[in-house]
Amino acid sequence: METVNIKKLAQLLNLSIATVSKALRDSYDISKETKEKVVALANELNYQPNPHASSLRKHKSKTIAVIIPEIANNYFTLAINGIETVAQEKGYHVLIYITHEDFKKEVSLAKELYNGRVDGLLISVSSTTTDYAHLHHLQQKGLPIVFFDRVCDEFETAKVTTDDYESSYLATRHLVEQGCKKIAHLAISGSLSIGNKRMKGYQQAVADFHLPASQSLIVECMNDDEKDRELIKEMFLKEKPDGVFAAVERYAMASYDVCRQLGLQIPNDVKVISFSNLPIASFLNPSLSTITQPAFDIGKEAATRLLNTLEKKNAPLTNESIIFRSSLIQRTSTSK
Amino acid sequence: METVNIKKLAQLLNLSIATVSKALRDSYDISKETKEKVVALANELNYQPNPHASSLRKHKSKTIAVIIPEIANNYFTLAINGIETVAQEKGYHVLIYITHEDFKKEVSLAKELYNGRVDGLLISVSSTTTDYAHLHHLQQKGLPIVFFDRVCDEFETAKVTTDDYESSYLATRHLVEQGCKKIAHLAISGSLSIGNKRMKGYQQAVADFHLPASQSLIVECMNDDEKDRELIKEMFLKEKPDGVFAAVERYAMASYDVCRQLGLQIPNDVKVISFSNLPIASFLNPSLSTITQPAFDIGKEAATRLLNTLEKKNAPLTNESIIFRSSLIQRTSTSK
DNA sequence: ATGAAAGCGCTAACAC
DNA sequence: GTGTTAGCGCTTTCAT
Repeated sequence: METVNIKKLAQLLNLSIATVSKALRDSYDISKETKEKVVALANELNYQPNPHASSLRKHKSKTIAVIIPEIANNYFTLAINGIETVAQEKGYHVLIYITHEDFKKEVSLAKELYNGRVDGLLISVSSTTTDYAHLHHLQQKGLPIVFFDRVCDEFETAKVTTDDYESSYLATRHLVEQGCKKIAHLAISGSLSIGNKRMKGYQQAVADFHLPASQSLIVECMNDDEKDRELIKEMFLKEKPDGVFAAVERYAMASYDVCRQLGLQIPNDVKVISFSNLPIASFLNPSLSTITQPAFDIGKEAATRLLNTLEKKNAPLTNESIIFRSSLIQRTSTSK
Repeated sequence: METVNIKKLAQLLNLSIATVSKALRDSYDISKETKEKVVALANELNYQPNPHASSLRKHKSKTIAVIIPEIANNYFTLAINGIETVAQEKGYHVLIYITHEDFKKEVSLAKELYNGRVDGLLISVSSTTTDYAHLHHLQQKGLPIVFFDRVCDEFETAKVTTDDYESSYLATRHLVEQGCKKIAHLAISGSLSIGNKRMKGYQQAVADFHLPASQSLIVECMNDDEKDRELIKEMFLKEKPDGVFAAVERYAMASYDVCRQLGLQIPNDVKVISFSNLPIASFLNPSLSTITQPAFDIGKEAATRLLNTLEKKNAPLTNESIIFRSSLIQRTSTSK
């Protein structure tokens, strides 16, 4: 693996290392001809600067980390797509880390970033995360962090989300409008920002429309398909709701499964609406009414915010919430 | 951002930099007590070694790159999951690059890896890639490459795939068994290994079962949903097939859409089977018969192969194909 | 058992 | 306009 580095270029061109370095970075005090010679040879030999050397020297890695709870999930997949698009455009590299909703993993992954491996972090926290010391520590060390989707308000930084409260309210109201009298909520961890907001939106609508507000209409789902189906089934049997609002796609699919098991017809016996970014929601049986988030744009926005502050030092991340609107798309699962 | 490095540890402990370094790496010629003191302080101060410094010094980055054509795709999503699992287990970091099926992007991304940024590469090539010079160049430079899914046979290395030919043959035969007399194939780029094999499997079955083998029963889809639907629609109108074998999930969904437009009933008017890793294929309307690949395991295997050779130098990647079996899952879309 | 010193490849003062 | 030099933080001979 004969490696071509600046030194070799300098030797071949009878120039100093410094001159070559400057020529490659298009510095003002190098003559045009020299620059051309250098660039020509660099191209010819397929020279690529060693990123570790320059990262070490400049304390910048042109790399960002993305920490997400899971990846087999349309939302995160789209968000990554947005993030990667921006990163590629601006010449950044992206490291992916998956916590699998495991707090301990999140902590140990964060530790790996204490040392300049990356210039910034995009994170959507795990559902089991309640203590944010690991992230505070990173921020204190000067690492810019942008939260997306599952944010944490106690951080002074940018947070990119959707209008979870409003959308949940609307989703619940939609079920009411379609004739539901008893609406259940399949909730995601209440310690999560989105879990909390989606719950609140649901509860407010329940209150406003004078629906039964029994605690047992609320199923706090876990991260285990089997168990979740069990819990949902129990709730169905006990409460016999005529409407279900699922906080995430997975729970909606679990409901479909449970309904099938119990011989319940959607939407006749029970109507279902869910947060979901499934591209083929319309091909489901029945097609699923969804609250769809602009996940790609969210990823793009979060990445753009982060990279902008990385590029110009004098634009530190301020404490702001960027809120995208989701859209409620009515399909058969909530038909009258 | 007061950074804690080896030098600082050494100062605080009244030891030399070298001793601290060795102590941290648990070297044999450091006394137990010294080691303990060093480790204790390192933990206390949350010391993390600077990865750029050690990468530069050791010519190893403990990082691998994953290049994939797209990410909004259940197959790749699962594969990444597998890759990430193995990487995390072995203390490797994973950089994600998406080519969006663009050859030029693939080339320029590959160039970024010429310089030691990563220790190895996992790749599934873009559908527009026909020239592999960029990858050969990397391999010549000594970078281990493992292919998965969309492989390239001309490389002397490990390739992890599924039994595409056999599965395609079986899928087509399945349609025949379900009564189809005229089967269309929605093909993915023939320059792709998988495109080629899936086509061959289809063609062999068509021949074996004496089905019409018109070229116009084969739709070579592009990478544009709109166009693909147009092409598929034309084919449907012209050929009126009673069976469709889709090489990838996206084309199956396009068929669902076209059938809906044309008022064709699946499976009565036309039966559909497809390669697909959609976790909720059974909730589609109608539920979709699929050839499902063990994508997670494929990712795991590819990563394991790569990391094994990275860990022990004397195990270079040999020219072998690791072939996983896919499973044909019959559902309503191919019912009699 | 510990330390001194060289150097990985690059950048950025600072000279000339 | 070009070259010299001193590190970035770490690993690794080689001395002691």
